[in-house]
Amino acid sequence: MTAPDSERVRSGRRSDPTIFDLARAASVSKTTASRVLNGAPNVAPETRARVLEAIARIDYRVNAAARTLRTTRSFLAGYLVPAVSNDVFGKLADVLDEELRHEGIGLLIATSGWHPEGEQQAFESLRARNVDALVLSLSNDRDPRVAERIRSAGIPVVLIDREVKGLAADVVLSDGRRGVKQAVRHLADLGHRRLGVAVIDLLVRPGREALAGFRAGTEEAGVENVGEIVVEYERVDRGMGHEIASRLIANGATGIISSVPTTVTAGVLEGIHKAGLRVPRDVSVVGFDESDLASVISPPLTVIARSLEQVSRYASRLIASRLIDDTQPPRVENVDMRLLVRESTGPPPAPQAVAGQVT
Amino acid sequence: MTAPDSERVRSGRRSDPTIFDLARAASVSKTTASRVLNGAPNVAPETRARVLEAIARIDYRVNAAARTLRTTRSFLAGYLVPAVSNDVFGKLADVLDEELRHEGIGLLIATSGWHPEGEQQAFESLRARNVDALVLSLSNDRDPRVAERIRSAGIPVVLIDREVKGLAADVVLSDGRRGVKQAVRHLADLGHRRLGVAVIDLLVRPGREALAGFRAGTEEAGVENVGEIVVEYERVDRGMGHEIASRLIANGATGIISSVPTTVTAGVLEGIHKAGLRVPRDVSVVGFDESDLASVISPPLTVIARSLEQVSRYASRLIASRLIDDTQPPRVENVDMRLLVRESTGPPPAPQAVAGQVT
DNA sequence: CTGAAAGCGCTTACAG
DNA sequence: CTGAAAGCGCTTACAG
Repeated sequence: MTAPDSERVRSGRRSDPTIFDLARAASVSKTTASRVLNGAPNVAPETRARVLEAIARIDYRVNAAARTLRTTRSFLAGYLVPAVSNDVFGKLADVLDEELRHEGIGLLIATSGWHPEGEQQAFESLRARNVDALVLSLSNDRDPRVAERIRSAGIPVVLIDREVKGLAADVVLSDGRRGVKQAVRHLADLGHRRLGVAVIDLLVRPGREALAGFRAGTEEAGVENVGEIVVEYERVDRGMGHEIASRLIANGATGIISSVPTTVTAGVLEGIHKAGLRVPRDVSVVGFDESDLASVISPPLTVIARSLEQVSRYASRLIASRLIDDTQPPRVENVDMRLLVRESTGPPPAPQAVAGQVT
Repeated sequence: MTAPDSERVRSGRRSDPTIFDLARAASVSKTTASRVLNGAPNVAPETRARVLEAIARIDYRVNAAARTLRTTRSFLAGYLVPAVSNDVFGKLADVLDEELRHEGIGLLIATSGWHPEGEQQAFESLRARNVDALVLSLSNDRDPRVAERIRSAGIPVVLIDREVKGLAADVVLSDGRRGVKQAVRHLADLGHRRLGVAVIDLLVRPGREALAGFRAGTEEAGVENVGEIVVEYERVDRGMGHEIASRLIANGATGIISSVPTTVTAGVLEGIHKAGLRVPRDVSVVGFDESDLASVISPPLTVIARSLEQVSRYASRLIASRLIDDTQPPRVENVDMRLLVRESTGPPPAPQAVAGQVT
């Protein structure tokens, strides 16, 4: 009738039991309590049982900060990513979090907002938190300072679809080059003779690979490359898609490989409609990466797809194994990309009067 | 020519400078060094300058674990969320992360995968990491154990669109009830007389609010409520959307308010098309929450929208202020929701022969 | 199989 | 304005 409830309620934190309380509750030393906590083998079964019982009874849980201070391990991995509100990165983050939690590792996410300064800040903030390892979806893998920064952090790193010169790190690579080549062949097989491409910023590997794939593919298939548009990060939005559509259509493209985030590809589709054309009747479009968006757009997008679960699973395994032994040589895991044909691709509209070819 | 490069490279971690090194480098005591680090006022300007210079020179950064152990503050906030690969939660996470970083607070994300067990695990993992505060997007706010669990954590909590009985916590609420009522009125004004609704799981506030809004709205507008479908979390996918469409259409609905994640609403649209009907010619559809998806679906969705930035900003401010003073009474921040009319709503198809009304 | 003791890198009264 | 010392909660040789 006197003491306010909030007093008791809030007191929880102030008096969290320590390992000293646990030791006393189980009538053992802190050393033994610690051994049970860490699953050390050299503890008598009955002793162990007594400690376990005490843990449950007093609701003990180890203080992460103290453990980290002693062991220099935080059991935290960092994920540096441009933004989590993105088809691909959001999915990767979810799976990473789930996989790592199974290993007892928490995931600390830091977003860069696609900006170099944001990226540096995010990197520093992760580092300041003593993360044991880092998963990086960098927005620029050509910056020489990045390699230096990562190296100086002195912790294991896994790169996702990035290659940083002079850095020997584990990496998970998606074969976008092959995917794009496959897309070119698909369009060529349908009869297209004039193709255009949009790729993401060449500051990251997927942009470079897509471009290489497109060039190799068009050459192999004997098809005309009527335009390559590079989408810088700052320009990732639907408006950019409109621009891609109008420029490539103006060049006479009947097929567009839109190897950019789905938001942009959605804009490409809009742009095509705005120009009074229809997909795939007048122009065929291939998107990049599977997502809710891709399957819901009208018409459903033909995409170059991969298993994002696979990417995350590889990344978390690389991290887990490196946390155990950081002396192994760097490893590369490859994830396949292949064409998923839906309804946004079809035969070109008509024999191409535009091109001067007679065949 | 002898020492392998990796030796020097990796050594970074082993020898991170401590505050002792810093003190020596600046010729001051650890106490003074610490004062400068924490911006304490009682330090002579020249002394401070010397320490600052030393920090830069030896590349010193505080050890978060040691600081946390001493202060019992981790400068980490936890965000418990079903999944980050979700239009709404992904966006919230991005903004939260950005806002909190400005306050020097890191964001530790833990995903529940919509499952009760996942949620409990995620909660425990966050707690084990000594987060200073928690932002919660619970997948069930009716579970009485949740209140107890949160209380026993003994740290400030901000609920996003949830109300937990018996828990006095800060909360950010979106006025979905008003949004749905507005949508009903919009459809009624267009001439619709038979409306159906789909709402998210009633275990969370948005589901309950949407349902209440729909009932109140149809009653006020004198419009017939031809069906209410509750979408459980496990069923959030496009297939569920098909089911919603067919059931509501079977009931003669000419307007559907789809107050569920956009993925499901996309399925509703598909389902309508499958039934050989068109939007909005035969059936009008209102979605919930703005996203890339919503604006890209064909036809562009009329949605009940809010500013997710606003939601996150409120949440981070509540947290920041409570970290300074946790004795203030719980606060409620309200975020408006209003109808954004696009192309998925229009007049109903024809005078409704189905209903026995003559008017 | 068990325990006493040192020490991880900080911050914070306390004394001057 | 400055510093010596204690202690946060753990883990880990070391000794028995």
